[in-house]
This record gives sequence, C-alpha cells and structure tokens, in this order.
Amino acid sequence: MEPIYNQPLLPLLSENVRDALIAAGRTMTYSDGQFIHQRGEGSPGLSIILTGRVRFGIYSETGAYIQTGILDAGHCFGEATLFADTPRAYDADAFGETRIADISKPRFEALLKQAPSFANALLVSLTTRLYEALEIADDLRALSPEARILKLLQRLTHSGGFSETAIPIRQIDIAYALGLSRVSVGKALNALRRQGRIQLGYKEISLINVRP
Amino acid sequence: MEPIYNQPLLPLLSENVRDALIAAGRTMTYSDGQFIHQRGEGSPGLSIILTGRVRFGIYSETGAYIQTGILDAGHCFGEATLFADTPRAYDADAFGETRIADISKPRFEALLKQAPSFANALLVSLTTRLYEALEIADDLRALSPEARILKLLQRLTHSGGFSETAIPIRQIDIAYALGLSRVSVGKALNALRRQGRIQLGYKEISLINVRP
DNA sequence: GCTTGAATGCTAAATATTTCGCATTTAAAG
DNA sequence: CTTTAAATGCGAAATATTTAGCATTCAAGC
Repeated sequence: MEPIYNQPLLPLLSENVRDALIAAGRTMTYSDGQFIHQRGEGSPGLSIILTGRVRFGIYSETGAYIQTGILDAGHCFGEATLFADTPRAYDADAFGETRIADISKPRFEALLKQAPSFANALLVSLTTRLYEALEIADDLRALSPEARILKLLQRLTHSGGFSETAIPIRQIDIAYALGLSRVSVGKALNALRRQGRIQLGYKEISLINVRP
Repeated sequence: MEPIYNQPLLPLLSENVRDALIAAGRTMTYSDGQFIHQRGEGSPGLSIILTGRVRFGIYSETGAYIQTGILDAGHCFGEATLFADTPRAYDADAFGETRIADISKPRFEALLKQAPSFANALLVSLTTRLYEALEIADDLRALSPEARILKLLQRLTHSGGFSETAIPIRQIDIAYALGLSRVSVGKALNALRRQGRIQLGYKEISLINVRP
C-alpha cells in the first residue's frame, strides 16, 4: 500500500486565509542550528514554518539526542499547546536558515472562528501527520534497519524535492532520525549499495529507481 | 513531563451534536474478535466506537501480526478516508463486544458544515492522538523494553478505567502491543516485580503506586 | 476433585545491534 | 598544494533480543 505522506498546512489554505494567518503572526528568522524553543516552554500558540525546516527532538536522560522528526516549510507546529493545553513537547531548532510565524492563541482562535475552511485544512494536515506517525511507529517495530533506511530515503526524495538528484544527508543524520547507531546505518547502506538500490557519496545518497 | 493522553471524540461533543452524529450513522454490533474491516477497503466514512474497543494492526509480509494500537469507546477512526482520500490503513477487529456507528462521507461533511464545534472536537482528538503517536514512536527508539512496558501499564491504568485494580492483560498481549517477544516481556515483568513496581498475577498485572 | 488447554517460567543457542577504537577518505580552508 | 576537521569504513568485544523447546502453573469445565 502507498505510504501516507503528510500534507503541510499552508498549501491547503486559500490565499486570503493564508495571508491573514501570516499577518496575524510575529515572524522570526533563525539561522541554521539555532534554538527555536525548548521542551516544556509555555507560550501557547501556533507556529508556522514559512521557509526552511525545523528539527524536533528530546534529550534523553542519558544525554543522548532523540530526533522525533523534521517538518518542512508550510507545516505548522504547536497544536498541542492550543488543543491539549500542554507546553511545547519537543526541543526545536532550525535546520537551515528558517523563518517562522508565531500566532498567539487568541488570534488563532479568532481566525478559526472566522474562516471555517481553516479548520478543514488543519484537519487534513493533522490527519495525514497522525497516520504518518502511526506508520513510522509500525515500521519501528516491524522492519529491519535496512528497510527503514530505504523507506526514509524514499520519504526524503518525495518531500524534500530531491527527486532525480542526490539527497544531501550524512549517515549520522540517518542514525539520529531512525534511532540507530552510525555503525548499523553504515552497514545497512553498504548492503543497499551492493543490492544496487542506492549510490553512496560523501554526505549524499542517491536512490536508484527500480520499477518492481 | 506528563505523558499526553489521547482524548476520545464523543465526550468532547455537546449532547446535541453527539446525538446527531450517532443518529446519522448506521450502527453495527461485533462480537469479540470479529473482523470490522480490512486494510485496503474503500468505503470512506467516519467510524465511532460506541461501546467496546477496537484493535488495529497489520499482518506483515512474514505473516506476523503487528498491532498498531487499541482505541477505546468514544474514539473515532477512519479520518484518513475522509481527509486523505486513502483506503482503510489497518485491519480492525473488535476487542470485546463492540458497537460501532458508521457515518458516510456526505453525512459527515454535512454535519461538519452545520456544527462548527464538531470540527473543534475533532481537532482536539486528532491533536492528542498525534502527539501520543509521536511519543510512542520516540519511546520505541529511546526506551528499554522494561521502561516501555511500565509506561504501557500506566497508560492502560489511566485510559482503561482500571485504576486501583489489576489490569486484565496477558503477557502475550503486551508483546503484541510493543513489538517484543513473549520471553522479553516475561523477563522485564519479572525485573519490574523484583523492583516492587508491579505485582504479577495470572492474566493480570497490578501497578504498585510509588510516589517518587 | 480431575482433566485439560492456555498462560507463564525458564534455559540455551542463534542473531542483531551497539559500543569502542582506530584507520581511511573527503572536501573545505588556508 | 597542504593541512585539517569532519565523515565514513571497519573489526572485535559486549549487550540485547529473539527463537525454540519444554516444564510448570493456573483456572475453567467436566
């Protein structure tokens, strides 16, 4: 079955609503690697990624970093601060130069009441993200590291606009993303290369399209 | 940080909307273990669990069953058939005697347009489910089997209304839920028992509350 | 109170994965 | 063209987890 790809919020909005939403927010720019917010912080509001990408994760008790995921431009985050009254659930930092609009809870609620299509777009985005998260959790339990790595690369090719070209990624980033060690990632990548499914470069990997 | 608990849809709805929703659906009753639908089936619509519970999962290529999760009464499922135009993503079967209301896509959309509070309840339910799924995926990567088992038991105590009493569950069910072998589950449970954190019975486990 | 199938406990061997350490390769900076 | 820090490759030991098989315990039904 086709994997479910998450749908970013912004392209789902009409131009009017999109402009109103961004205008209602306070836009900040972050440089690569810069902290956006920390797990546990309390300001409720919706954050929207205008350009760039945001990496989410937690530092475990042992100090190791666990990456939860990366959201691309067009996505929003912080829904749980609005709908579940919880503080930010993850540490967030910018992945590349990144601009983010922050909409306060009152302004968000005003917009939601005003434009019913906004709620619909949120429902679509949240639903696709939920089912993607469920699929990722399934894969963690059912698939070998090798299969998970291949799937991650396919996802990146799909969402990142890297189609036809090499994916710029380090092996250690794959390890972070999948919760594996760098050694396991290296082994699996070499196995995939031997199978003719990928091509390995320095800080980049190319998928070799095989029609099965 | 407090774990995020998913919020079922029904209690979030006003009585009016809840009644209208259930009335708009076709209610079916399933006996324990009975198939509700299969992965890949195509009827778009929202399903609501009126009583009982539903178990979701996939049979992997090797034939092994991977349980994705269990939803309690009050929850809905099938959102992806409405908002992402995908077929049912999981095999679903009844966990105990279960009644389910199925609302067709047109009727669902009519209700959504008619009652704005309905969209809001859906947003809350989906958001809490998304963040719970993210947390479960994090735990799969970061926690030991022992820690994951303890967390699962705490979740069950919270959601299942089993507080103060023993949780009726088989070790093999824990293994299915967490993607572990029965042997690992048994070992971890014994370790937890020795630590004085749980009490083991036949087909039941009791959490021993420790205020840290 | 027996019988019986299901559930649990336990052990050993086989696999999978991580950790650690170091060598080698790469590309960017001087 | 060198130098250098980062990225990758690789081997061995340590750990973790599964698989397989069998013994034991439990409670439901006779």
